[in-house]
Amino acid sequence: MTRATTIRDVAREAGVSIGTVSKVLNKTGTIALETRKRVTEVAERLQFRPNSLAKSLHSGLSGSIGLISNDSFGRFTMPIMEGLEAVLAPLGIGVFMCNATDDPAREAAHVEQLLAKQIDGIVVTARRSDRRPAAQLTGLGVPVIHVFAHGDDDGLTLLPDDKGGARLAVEHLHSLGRHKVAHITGPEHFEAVRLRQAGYAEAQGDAVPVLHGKWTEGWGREAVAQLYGPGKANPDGLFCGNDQIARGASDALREMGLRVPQDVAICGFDNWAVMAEAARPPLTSIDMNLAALGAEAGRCMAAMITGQSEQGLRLLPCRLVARASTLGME
Amino acid sequence: MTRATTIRDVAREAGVSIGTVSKVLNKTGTIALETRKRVTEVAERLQFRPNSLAKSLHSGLSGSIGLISNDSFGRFTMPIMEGLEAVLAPLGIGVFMCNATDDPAREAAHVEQLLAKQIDGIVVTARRSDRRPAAQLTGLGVPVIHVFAHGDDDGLTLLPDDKGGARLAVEHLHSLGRHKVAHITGPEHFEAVRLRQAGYAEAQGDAVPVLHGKWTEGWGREAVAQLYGPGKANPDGLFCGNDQIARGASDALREMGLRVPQDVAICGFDNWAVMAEAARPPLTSIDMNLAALGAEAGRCMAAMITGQSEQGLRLLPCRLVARASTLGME
DNA sequence: CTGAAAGCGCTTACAG
DNA sequence: CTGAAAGCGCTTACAG
Repeated sequence: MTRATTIRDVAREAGVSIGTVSKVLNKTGTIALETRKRVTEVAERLQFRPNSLAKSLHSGLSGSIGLISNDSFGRFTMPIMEGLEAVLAPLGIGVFMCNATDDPAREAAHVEQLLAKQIDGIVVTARRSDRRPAAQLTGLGVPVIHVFAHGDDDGLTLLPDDKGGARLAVEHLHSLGRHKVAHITGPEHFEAVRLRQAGYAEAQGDAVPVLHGKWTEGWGREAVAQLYGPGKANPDGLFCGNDQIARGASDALREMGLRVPQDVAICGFDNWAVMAEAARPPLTSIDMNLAALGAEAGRCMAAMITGQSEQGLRLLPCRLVARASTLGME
Repeated sequence: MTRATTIRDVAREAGVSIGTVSKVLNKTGTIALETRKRVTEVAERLQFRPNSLAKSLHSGLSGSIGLISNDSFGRFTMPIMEGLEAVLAPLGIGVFMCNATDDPAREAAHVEQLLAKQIDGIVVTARRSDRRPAAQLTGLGVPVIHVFAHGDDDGLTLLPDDKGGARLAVEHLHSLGRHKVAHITGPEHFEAVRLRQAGYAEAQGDAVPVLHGKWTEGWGREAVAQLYGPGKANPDGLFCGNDQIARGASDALREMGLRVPQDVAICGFDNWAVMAEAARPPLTSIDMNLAALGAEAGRCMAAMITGQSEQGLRLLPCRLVARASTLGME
């Protein structure tokens, strides 16, 4: 493991000062064409890779940010991370991954470490069930963006438009002639549940039941048992709070002899591909566009690093992905 | 956003030289108790956070590594990342996340960027279907570890023991009195498929069929249609190449009127909780211990950074997680 | 026990 | 057009 080539090596080899090498490589100042050529050639030949740490000492920017996840890099953090990284990598900005798991002490330790590493900003992600932010991330001296999680009021928060997504689902069902649409969803203490329910209510009205339970297939099956049968509500459409519930509901309906979507059309939420596509029939679902959310976070972060100030709450639209559970083609 | 406190500020405020502050904070050299106290107090009061970038310029270590994922931070990378981070964070080592998506050009760009950021090592993760490594990661001057993916021969490679895991599954089924165990698995061009099949064959022999197909529930259902019925193999046990296949198989059996596990006991692979637990009945499955794999990668990386040399291929054991699809209690 | 100085690898006014 | 020098925020022999 030999010492890496430094700007000194290049300067010596090219017979110029390190200042000149710096100017050539950064295309600053005025340099004779001949010198420029020679230095460039030498730098290339020596495989010179400028030490970005040394650069940071001047610029005050490290070219890296921290991403603090609260769901152990779970299913929701993944696409956000992907979108974030896709935008930031081409800009030369690295992303430190930190897992806080909703533990304030761990989060604080991570923040300390990130600040010591001179990160230029922090993105916090993964939804908690209630609105209270896990830790005070204010006055850190670096921009903070919350994605898929509520932040402090003076930072920037990026959220999917849960309510709008729910409206999308119900309107889709309505457009297919299903007007008695029930809502089977998760625990009420989730803000997302309340928002989706609100969107549902806006489009559907309050006449049809809303059933709260767990986020599981089992709950989906159970809820169907409560909704269908002689003398029961027997809705012709179901809007489910997530794809697992939707899948459970779909299975239970099939086993009761009801056809999806002919007898009951179903729309889920999350568009969790592996779940939605494996269901029989494949599930129509609402996609929160989390990768787009992450990408937007990346763009905002880049802007904030260069001094632009952004704050407040921004809602990004959801998107309906239609499959056989509403359309019927399989 | 005021300028961060530097070692100069602390020195001035405490009335000592910056060298003395450095010694106090790093507990090096000999310092008068009184001075030590005063400096410590001032540093605390001023919330002095040493710039780790400046430190790195001396130590030659940046305290950060890169993690290059090839599955867009997918389901397999997550637990590896979690284990890796859990070991490295307490050591003050940050992890840069990079998504290469099996694109050599993207991977090369990431490597360039990581080297510029002076990372102390690289972990490459996520399995490709065949053995060929995606890019030459050799002679970079920093330690490289491949996890859940084959690496070059001169680096360190950490893999789950697929073959041993398969043996575990078949032996478990045998111990429950199922001696006619079939194997339904994924595409043969996956090395993992070949290894699991080899483990299966060792324990089961070659008398019972092996069916190759997709990694999907649909394939699991299809395979069951091929295996069960009058004049067919009708095995009393199934070892499936992943949990989705196992789930599909289980559904198909139930719909044929066969009981799981009374008539057919089923063991999956991956122990993908959300899939295994939602199946009816919940699936017994083989867990590759990916978080442990990631943690081991973290420990090895820490050792390699301090100069220890590790290389070769290391296999980590899988673990059987028994659920109702073999045990029958629900 | 403490400080001045050189140095880590760069950038950037400032002379010439 | 180019170089010498100061400086980014630290550490570490070396004097005293």
